[in-house]
Amino acid sequence: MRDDINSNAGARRTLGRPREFDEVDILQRLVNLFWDKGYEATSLSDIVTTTGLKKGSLYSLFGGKHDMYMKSLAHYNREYVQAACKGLTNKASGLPRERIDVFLSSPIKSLSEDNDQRGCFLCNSAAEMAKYDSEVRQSVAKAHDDMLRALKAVLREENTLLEDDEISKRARSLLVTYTGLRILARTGPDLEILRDAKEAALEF
Amino acid sequence: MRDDINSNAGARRTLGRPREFDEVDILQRLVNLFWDKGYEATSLSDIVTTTGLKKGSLYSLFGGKHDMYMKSLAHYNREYVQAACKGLTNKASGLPRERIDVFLSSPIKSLSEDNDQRGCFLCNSAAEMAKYDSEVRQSVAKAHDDMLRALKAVLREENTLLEDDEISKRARSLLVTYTGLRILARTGPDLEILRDAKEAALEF
DNA sequence: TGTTTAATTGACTATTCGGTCAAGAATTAA
DNA sequence: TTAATTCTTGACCGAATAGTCAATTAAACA
Repeated sequence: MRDDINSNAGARRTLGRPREFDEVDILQRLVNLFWDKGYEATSLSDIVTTTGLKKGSLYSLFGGKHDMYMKSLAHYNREYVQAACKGLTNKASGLPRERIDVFLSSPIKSLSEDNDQRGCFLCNSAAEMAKYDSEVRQSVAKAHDDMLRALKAVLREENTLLEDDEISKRARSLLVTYTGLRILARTGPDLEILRDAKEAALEF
Repeated sequence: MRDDINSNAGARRTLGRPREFDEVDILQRLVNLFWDKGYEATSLSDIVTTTGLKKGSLYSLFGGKHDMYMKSLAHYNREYVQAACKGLTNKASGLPRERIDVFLSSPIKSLSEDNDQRGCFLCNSAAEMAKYDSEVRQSVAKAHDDMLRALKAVLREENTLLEDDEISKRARSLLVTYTGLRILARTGPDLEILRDAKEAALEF
């Protein structure tokens, strides 16, 4: 397995035949696949089809299906989860309360605007894999930590008088609500259910 | 041979060789399997092992793996979801607020007292199956309807002055929180996260 | 006593699964 | 040019998958 997936793709720096694909593009396709269908329901032949790579290339790149999944999850956390955290903590994005609203609205927005019923790869991974896969469990726990940290920061920014315990409690509550919204999104629910739940979660 | 639950209590009611198993017992074992591991990760050989039945018996009884899953989900909804709904609406179980507390505490109780990290079969099914399986989607929607109805009833009982819209909003919010708690339970989280989220959800 | 109906069983099947590997192709370095 | 290195490809593998079926067994019925 190679370890230079994120290496600079500028001038040739390596010996041998050059790759005919962009590693990040392949990783993004893997993310989309696992995000959509989960681990077990995604077969190697699905992966071969949607990446356009042959098994040999895939295995020399990643090592195996499970490695493909773990690297996809890591990529998702790097790209999507970190973006959500930055959206929460970036003061240029609006008032604290508005940023929390955007955060909780993202599950609804994906569903209503993009007709995207995939939910959240992290939440799906928690549901399908975390119980029996300690690597996934660790990755999920780390992402949850990051999200809680961002949520605490924005909640603190909104109210400097609250006790730490209260800040922490509200952050945890928002994480649970976010997860519930993302999971329910996969059932193609009445959008009003999600909108109401979001509104209620913002009443604190 | 196994103990035969069918063999007592007077004359037989059906022709032919009698079953050597209790259908409800088999169904319960299937529920426990799918609840724990989900649909895709549960193999027929898993099912053969934990039910003690051979494939022929299973297929003549259920029709196929997917039918086994659907009947398990229906059984879960009948037994567990209905019990939760009754716990919410049964006035003998305590004050309305207490019953809602019990409802939201059940994910935490399972985890802390029984070390049960399975979450909720309904929630797991929503996460894994609902997006691409319309039968599952329908079954999940029906169960959610039942839960929302029960939640609205107990919320109305608690506060007869609220508008219907507000009642509905709070019910939906509680369903989302419940789902989030049950999914996070599968990650083996810090229990305090779930306890805090539950407490926050009860502050209305 | 058949006969009839239903349950059990294990052998069987075709397909798909994740995974491996050797040979060829494309590049750089000497 | 040649050698070294890396990437690509398709054939191949054993194991596991869901599912089928006919022979056998066990009961009720006439």
